[in-house]
Amino acid sequence: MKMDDRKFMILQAIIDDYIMTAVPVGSRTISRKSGVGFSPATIRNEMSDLEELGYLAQPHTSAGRIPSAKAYRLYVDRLMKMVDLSDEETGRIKDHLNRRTAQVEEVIRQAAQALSDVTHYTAVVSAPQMTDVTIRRVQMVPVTDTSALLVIVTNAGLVKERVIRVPDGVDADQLYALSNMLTERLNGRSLQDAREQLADVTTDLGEHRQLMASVLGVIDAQLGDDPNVPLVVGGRSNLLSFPEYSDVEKAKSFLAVLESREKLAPLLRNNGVEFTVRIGPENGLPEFSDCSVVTTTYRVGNHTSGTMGIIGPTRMEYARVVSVMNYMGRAISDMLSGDKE
Amino acid sequence: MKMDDRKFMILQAIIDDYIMTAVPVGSRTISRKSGVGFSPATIRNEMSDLEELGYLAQPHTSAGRIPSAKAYRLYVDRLMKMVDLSDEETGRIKDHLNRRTAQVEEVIRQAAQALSDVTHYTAVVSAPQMTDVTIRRVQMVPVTDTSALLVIVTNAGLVKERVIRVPDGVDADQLYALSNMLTERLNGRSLQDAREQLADVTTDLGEHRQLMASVLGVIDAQLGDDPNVPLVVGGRSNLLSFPEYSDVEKAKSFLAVLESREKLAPLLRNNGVEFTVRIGPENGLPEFSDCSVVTTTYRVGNHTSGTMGIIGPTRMEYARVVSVMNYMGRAISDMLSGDKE
DNA sequence: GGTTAGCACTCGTTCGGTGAGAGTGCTAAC
DNA sequence: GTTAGCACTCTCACCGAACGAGTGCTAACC
Repeated sequence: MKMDDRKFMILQAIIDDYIMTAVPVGSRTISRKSGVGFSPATIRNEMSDLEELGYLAQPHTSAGRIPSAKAYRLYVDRLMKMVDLSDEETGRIKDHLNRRTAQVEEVIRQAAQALSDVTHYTAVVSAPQMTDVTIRRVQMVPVTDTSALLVIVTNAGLVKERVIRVPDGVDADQLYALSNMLTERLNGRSLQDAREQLADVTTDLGEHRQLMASVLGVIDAQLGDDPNVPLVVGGRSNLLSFPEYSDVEKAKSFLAVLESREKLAPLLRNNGVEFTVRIGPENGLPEFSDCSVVTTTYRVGNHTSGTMGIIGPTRMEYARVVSVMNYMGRAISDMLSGDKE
Repeated sequence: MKMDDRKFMILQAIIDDYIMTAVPVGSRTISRKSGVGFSPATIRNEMSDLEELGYLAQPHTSAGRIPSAKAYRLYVDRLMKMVDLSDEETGRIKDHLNRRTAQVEEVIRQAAQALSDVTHYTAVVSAPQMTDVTIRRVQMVPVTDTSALLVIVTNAGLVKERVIRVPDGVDADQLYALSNMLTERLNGRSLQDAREQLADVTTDLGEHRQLMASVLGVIDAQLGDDPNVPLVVGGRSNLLSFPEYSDVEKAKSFLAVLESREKLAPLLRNNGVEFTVRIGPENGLPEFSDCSVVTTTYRVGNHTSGTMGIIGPTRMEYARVVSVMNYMGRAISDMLSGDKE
């Protein structure tokens, strides 16, 4: 048996209906739709075929049918049409973003808020990764006798600050001199380069070896696909409005995942691809076996830098979500890259 | 009618039982408890009195009784006994905190995690406020042509960084010179003092007025009981384990509050008092009318600086929570104040 | 007079049964 | 190939009965 146009059409109709209602859809419902010129009986035959092909499933004998993960896959790959965002939607997004802020963290937070607000799903946004950027300046600001704030400024205008330990007896002037030395040597270099360069420098500077090791540690943390990239989550409670989460147990395990950076991070991985859509079991976590995750990347300067994702039920409005993400990806890239070098 | 010792004792027994089970407690249950030498009938008479006094309520005629908010109030004020934490509990807390980190944000996050983990309730911790501290150093690090990172270091070892706009044409050397000038003038001053001092300076420096205004803005934001103090929440999903949240609607509105900084912040206000316990309606939010919130403060250096709170059902284990908070408040104060200055 | 056993009463919960409704699969006719 | 008709299945909502937990009252007891 093979898929033909009519089967595609019926499948699409079923998915569209199920996405909106979350109720198993029966042959009569489809037959009644405008544009479908067939009786329920005919539809039933086709549905039976579609079930055999693995696109539909029946919760129980006398219920309608629901799309399988395979059906959503097909839908996303072939049937889905991009939609235009309404003015109201783009307006809502802009409302969230329009506050002038130079703080990266704040932009990320606003993005998560906007995404969850517009889609009514849950949004996760990762802070920009420092990959593919070059260093522009390194500066240490003394904090206490034994600690300093290490600030690394990159060409993309990103800033990374971290408090590091400083050995006793290194005073402010020395830190400033060291900062200048570091800036001079590392300016224009990528993090990888900087890492190697710094390893060399370290052997030169016997007395400041310990300090340089701290700096190196911070750079390393950035390089190694930093497991601590801040993740901002928005709209945690949104999914609870959907009938699939009327079961508190499910809701709880869903929320528990959102609290765990370790579990959440892999969901956002997308290898720099423009869009990823992971449907149900595809995303690995058993807790998310009836969730789908749509991710996209954003750029800072010319390089892909961070990821954002929408988490919703498998029957999510993929078309709309993809459109929203597309819009948002560009908006954030613009905000973070805007008038910086 | 007046409260007597026996009534207190019975009330305490009822509350203790209800806290553990969440099930309306009947006369027989109390009578069976060791230490209570009365028959169910006697207990019933007393319970009837306690109901008349407003300490107990009956969900329906043939159910047991549940404590009212007034009863919990009495319990917290008079009946509750501090408990000692078990080794296992202090161990769990230490596990969360023992990683050496100099990053304030990270300490706060760990604290929230530890609190929620040990109590099984939801925890909120506010980042340290910069009140009552003096400035030790001010430094601007250039980021792009039009922005710089403003770093303010205080005597308590707290660091505040924020990206500010810089007028075109101010180069790195000038920023450094200005930083030194600012440090010199503001060193040792409180934020209030600094604010005034800076207002004076601004009029002197015509050409850098705009820049100084930005600096002033950052200080102002700290002074005005900053509405943007980061709040870290831990154990969001914990409360969903309790039967009072088996209703998804309730769970949802609860979680929605946790997502709103504006609603959450007032719950943490406690005017520097050592402990606050707000029971049910006392905390103002209708969404939290069957939650209780226990807060305490922590110090950085010698000054109260931040707040942490535990949110749980009204029938929370107040005694244990207060003990945990007490322990944690000191632990965090130590971590944040430790060997600085 | 406080305490308690006994008992009738109330009310929520559980469980089996029933009927309505939705939807299917099959068959036979178009 | 399409469709009307029909028997069949399964869920869900509803109903009433049995059950049990707990109360309030009364009368007896120490």
